[in-house]
Amino acid sequence: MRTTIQDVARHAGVSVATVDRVLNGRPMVRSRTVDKVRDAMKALNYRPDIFAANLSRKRVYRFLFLLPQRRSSFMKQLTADVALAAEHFRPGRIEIETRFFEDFNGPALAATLDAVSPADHDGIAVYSLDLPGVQPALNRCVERGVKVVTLVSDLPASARAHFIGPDNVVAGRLAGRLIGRFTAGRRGNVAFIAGSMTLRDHVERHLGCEQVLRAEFPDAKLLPVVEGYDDTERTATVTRSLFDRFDAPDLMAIYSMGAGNQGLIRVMERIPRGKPVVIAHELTEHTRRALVNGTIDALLSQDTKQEVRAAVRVLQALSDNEEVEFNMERVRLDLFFPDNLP
Amino acid sequence: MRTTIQDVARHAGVSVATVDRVLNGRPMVRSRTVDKVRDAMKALNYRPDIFAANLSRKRVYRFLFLLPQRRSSFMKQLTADVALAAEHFRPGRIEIETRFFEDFNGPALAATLDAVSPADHDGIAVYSLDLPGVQPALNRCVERGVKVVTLVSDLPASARAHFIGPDNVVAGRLAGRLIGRFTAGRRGNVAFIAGSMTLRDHVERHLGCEQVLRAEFPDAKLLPVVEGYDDTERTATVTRSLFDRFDAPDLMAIYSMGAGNQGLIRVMERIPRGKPVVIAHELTEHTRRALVNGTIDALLSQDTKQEVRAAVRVLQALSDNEEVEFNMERVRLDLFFPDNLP
DNA sequence: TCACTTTTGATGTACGTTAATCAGAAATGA
DNA sequence: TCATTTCTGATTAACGTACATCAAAAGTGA
Repeated sequence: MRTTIQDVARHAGVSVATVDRVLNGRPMVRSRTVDKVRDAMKALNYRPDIFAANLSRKRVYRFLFLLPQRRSSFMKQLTADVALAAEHFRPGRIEIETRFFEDFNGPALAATLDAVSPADHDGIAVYSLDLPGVQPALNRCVERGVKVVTLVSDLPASARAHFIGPDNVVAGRLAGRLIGRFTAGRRGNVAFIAGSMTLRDHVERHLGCEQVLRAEFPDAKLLPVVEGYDDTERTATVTRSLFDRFDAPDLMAIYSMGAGNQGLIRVMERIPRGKPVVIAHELTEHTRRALVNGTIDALLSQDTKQEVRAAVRVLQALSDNEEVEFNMERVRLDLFFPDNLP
Repeated sequence: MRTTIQDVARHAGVSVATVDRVLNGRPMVRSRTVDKVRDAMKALNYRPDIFAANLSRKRVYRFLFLLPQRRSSFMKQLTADVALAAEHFRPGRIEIETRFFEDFNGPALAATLDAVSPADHDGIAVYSLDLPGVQPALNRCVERGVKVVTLVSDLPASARAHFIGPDNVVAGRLAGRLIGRFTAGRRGNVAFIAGSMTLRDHVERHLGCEQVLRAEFPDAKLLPVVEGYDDTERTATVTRSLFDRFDAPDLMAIYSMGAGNQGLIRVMERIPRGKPVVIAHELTEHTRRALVNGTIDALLSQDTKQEVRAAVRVLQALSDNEEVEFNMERVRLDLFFPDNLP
């Protein structure tokens, strides 16, 4: 038999109503009485029964995921994983809705954020763009009482409660280390392809990679970042122009920090030989194939399933004003070689 | 308002008891009635409320973790994580106990297994040794009706329901790939240090590493495995004897497949220069320091916290004869460089 | 002392499911 | 046909907490 509120009440010499008041921090209890109850709870090692509590509370959590309308494999995967998580959490009385906004469009995202009402949603997880107008709209959300976490791409200066995503500076540093070791300290150019420098995650990856290469592999010459807008065609175009400007042996490494890798891979597969070291992000059907056939040398990847679940759990904890086990919810960064693909 | 069994009962024209019987697969219901109820559930999109169900069931899960008395940092970490998980799962009515057995002693483990009674425990998670007598004892456990999963080290031919741990062949392959790339296809010796070849996980790592090196880096000469019994002193001894037999530049890589890395590190730090590439397992305070200062080049690590939780969730699902989302419960293998330490 | 506020107690209902018990219907055998 | 057994369905009391209500007690100030 587990100890219940009844037992605590008896032990403390008060009524269950009072124990309930103390337990849920309701007012109208003398501090002496509070102490008595607290002591009794400790003495009996009382733990509230979450099943009974949840049943009685009949609370429903309504969360909203805001994602860009982007057609990259990664975005498709993320969308699918949100749907999966919705299924997974439904029995726990968590309702998850997804809404899309026009990509790379600050006002569109701001308008979407402004349309979120605490009457309909307890919290939102937003893939945020670092564009004018977004941050104020996000802060207004928080002021209205909606819990906000940023997902995948952060807006650190905003009022969002937390960022759910990998540490992208670390990811970049890791890429830098791999480029350095795989090129064995040779002299040559390193190219950077981002989706867009309005995406905080890509900016941070670039920063981390530069850090390591500058400090530990001084013979690597770092080229300016080019943008492919996470789009296959545009990424193919910028990749082609890289190979137009540099001979293959001179271009010793490429760090692809965003999506659109299908374009990169397509161009790379036509390079006859002297292929540069390529580090890219996110495991998708295309990058997987490229990793196996040697076009890509290593893949950094976030586990989007885990990421989405972490976002939900954090939003739930925020909605209850509870503490979160952030260590458990930290999003991990997987490093894939051909040998450890899942 | 969510739909309840009351609604289903009304819709199907039966009583709640009948709905409950159908829901829980109890006998004594005419198949025509079963269909009626199933149809009603589908029509109303009924989902049982897990909180109400658990409250009513008042089921308690009692699980037992069987771990070897071994003093490696990894084992300490694992033990601590089991204690943490016990805390974490307690509100969910899951009671977790830990019991230790004398290490590298088959009869001792077999005796410990034989002492497990289904009256006291619903399931066990056991770090298993591949020694005579262990497998039959484990199978007897299963026959007695105790759910069994193997943890960290498997016994695949036994009757255990599942193995909770990383894919160690994959881990070994990854190590092989890193050794190959970091030594850039040079000619030289590769040494292997295992804890013991009675540990399935170490054997499998060795297998995977050999696979890759033999197939893709033919200039690597593979030395026979030496055993350090996951012990600091004995590992130090075998490491020293490696350096006695081979000159530093000739010994181009070491793959440490077990624990006892403190001994390896201590010896390595005295090597003046020409340090071989070192790949080791498990992130502990010692291996972390060695990775940062360059003694170790890469670290393969399993997330023991996740692993223990996965074991508990799988045991719970087994106890309920439920299906498990094994994809979610697969233990991941982290690859650490100095740049991405948590 | 009285009127008033603050604190506490007693009590009951609700939450949705489980499972025991009981009543009635159907099937069976003589 | 009746008595008996076997099925099937209905009713209802838990499970432990949340929360509302009302009454009573304690404390406060004048």
